[in-house]
Amino acid sequence: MLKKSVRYSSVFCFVYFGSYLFNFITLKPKITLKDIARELEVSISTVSKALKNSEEISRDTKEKVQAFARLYNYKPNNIAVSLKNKRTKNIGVVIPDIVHHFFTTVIRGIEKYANAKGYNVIVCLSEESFDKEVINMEMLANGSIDGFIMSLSSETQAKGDYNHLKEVTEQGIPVVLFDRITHEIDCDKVVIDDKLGGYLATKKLIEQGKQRIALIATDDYLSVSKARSQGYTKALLDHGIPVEPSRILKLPTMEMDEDRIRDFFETSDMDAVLCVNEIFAVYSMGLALEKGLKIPEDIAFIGFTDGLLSKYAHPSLTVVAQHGERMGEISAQMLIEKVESENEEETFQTKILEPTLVLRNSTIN
Amino acid sequence: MLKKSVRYSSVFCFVYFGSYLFNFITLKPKITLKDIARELEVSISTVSKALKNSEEISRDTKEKVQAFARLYNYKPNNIAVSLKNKRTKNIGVVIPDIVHHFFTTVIRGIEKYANAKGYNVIVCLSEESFDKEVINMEMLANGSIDGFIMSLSSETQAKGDYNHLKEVTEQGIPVVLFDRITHEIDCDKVVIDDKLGGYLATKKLIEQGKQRIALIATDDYLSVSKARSQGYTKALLDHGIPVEPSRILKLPTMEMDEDRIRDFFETSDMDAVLCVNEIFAVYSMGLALEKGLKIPEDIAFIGFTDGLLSKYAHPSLTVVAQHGERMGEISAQMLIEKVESENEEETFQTKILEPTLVLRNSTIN
DNA sequence: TTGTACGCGTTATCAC
DNA sequence: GTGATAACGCGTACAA
Repeated sequence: MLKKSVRYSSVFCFVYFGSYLFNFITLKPKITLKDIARELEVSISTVSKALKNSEEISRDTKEKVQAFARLYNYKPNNIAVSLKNKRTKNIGVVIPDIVHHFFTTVIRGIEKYANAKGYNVIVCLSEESFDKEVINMEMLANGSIDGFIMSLSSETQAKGDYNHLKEVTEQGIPVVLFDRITHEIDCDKVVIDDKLGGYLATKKLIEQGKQRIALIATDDYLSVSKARSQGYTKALLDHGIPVEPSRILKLPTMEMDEDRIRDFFETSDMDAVLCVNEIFAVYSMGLALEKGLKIPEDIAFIGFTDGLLSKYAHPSLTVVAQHGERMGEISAQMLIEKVESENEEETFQTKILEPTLVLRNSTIN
Repeated sequence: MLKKSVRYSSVFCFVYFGSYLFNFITLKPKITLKDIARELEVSISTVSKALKNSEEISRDTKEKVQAFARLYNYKPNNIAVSLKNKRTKNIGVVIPDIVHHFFTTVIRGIEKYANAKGYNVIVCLSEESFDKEVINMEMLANGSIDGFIMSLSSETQAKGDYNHLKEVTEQGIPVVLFDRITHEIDCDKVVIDDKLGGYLATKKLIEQGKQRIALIATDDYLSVSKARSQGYTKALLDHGIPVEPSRILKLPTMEMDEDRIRDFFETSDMDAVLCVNEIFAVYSMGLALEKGLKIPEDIAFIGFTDGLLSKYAHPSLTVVAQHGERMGEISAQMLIEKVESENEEETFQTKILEPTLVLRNSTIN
């Protein structure tokens, strides 16, 4: 798109400036070490050292070089530096979806921490597809990133095929899994205690006098949904309430299926509902309102994910907060630590965050 | 983190395989052209050509090389290729925020198109800060990306300082601005017709018999809010309704300010409200419901952004859809076209998308 | 048909 | 103090 064929005149700075300014159509190409060296009639290595304030270089040359560099706004080329250092300062983030509030907050957390450490974040969406997940990882694994932070696609979890992860870790690329994880891969992991979350929520409902508590979840291959369901079951049993299969709806994915939820409400009998995400919950509340039920007196609701929807829904929704941003920060921290650690000792940790119940108006206060 | 000091044995494939497999602790480092060349005792360029199926290379060598490469899963190093081609196949996306649904959908659109074209997306958040925007751009501009897609931070728009954009474009790096744009920079732009959006929404309310239509917007430095406000004003005037300043609330930013909105509702008299985003609108609906008003009979609502909130709120919210995903796709398309075009002719276009009114229950149907 | 040499931009080592 | 040289991994024009 541009070439840099103009010979710089080499008398004074403002003359250089001139030659650059009028370099064809005011195009100011990036300047390199070589350019500086040529203009100042010194060697490339001298320039390199001068810019690093090396003791080897005379005060005089250093000043000259640095002034010139500043004038032309010299910045080292990231790509060249990466090639040299074998460090890209990029983190690859592969997630199933970006429109879900939870993932969005995680990205924000990752971004925040990574940026502070001088890393960039490359985001790839698997869109719940195994193949896309694999392709994205392969693209990035060939030198583009120093490590991965990822949450598995539902298809991957359903399939149980983690070879792409295995390959990457075997190449020595650090990986941090969050939220939707697998125990079949040795790497750092960050999750919230989903089972506990399900337990706390269910317990809360029981304590409020609810006895016929329904559950809207997804099929068990989704690790998080499974854990939440287990918490639900445990809470019921702990309180001597039998688990009634007709009160449990398991949808194939986290995608909204209005018809099936509507059906479920027609046919099932309940005085409270626990949902594995906020969308199911808020939609369900709508159905309850349509039927003329009072929330939370006639029927109470709790969802997962403390998003905008929960906060601004009517009534506002009590939820199990997943602390996505914190999760992102921790993931980034764990990853960067691994990336920057020199030692080979492979010790992996799994960080489990405590879920928090955020009480709002869909439950009795 | 790993070294590749093992000398490969060079008898047969499965022997190579063996040496790799047991290379220290099952670490399989990435293989390079040089490695293949050494093992097969040919030159690097031969390997390079063979892998590209060059006609120059004998069928025999090609097969040998390709087999070996496949066996060890050779993939060219992205960084090296980037350095050579001066093309990174990365797109830098700089946006103010990622938790807003609109930006999220734009990213998805960008990702979709970019990925299909073999590009990765590096996401940076300015978090509405001018400084962060500048820093992020500088980080990426030093070779990390082929071009930028961005939406300006509110601080940048307030300041009116676009030198960081100017620098980048002057270096010949293509830029596409979307949504929050400035006309002071020559580059491609994608927006929706926000003025028209505001107009259509207001007109709709008027047609439904509303006369005291309020507006909740932000200060005018935010380009989109300003345009929406203009549409609102024009619609009122076109229908002979005077613009009543006491019915207009301008908040400093898009951030939620519950107190000020609540105040506004206490003191102002209205039978409909147009809001520049969905959060303001849904929150306002809550206030109206609290006051015992009926929606949409007593008071109707329209917001901007067709997100989850609008869809699942109660009542569901009529909105001006911004078609974020489409916007992202178009932005990516325009950018990639510029990146890949060889010609120097600098012609820039501004694509204006039509907003769409999505009718729901917060207005009369 | 294969190999040599050079360049992309940077850094580090070593020689002068 | 300064500079030449090699190296990171790849690609290609040019020799052989």
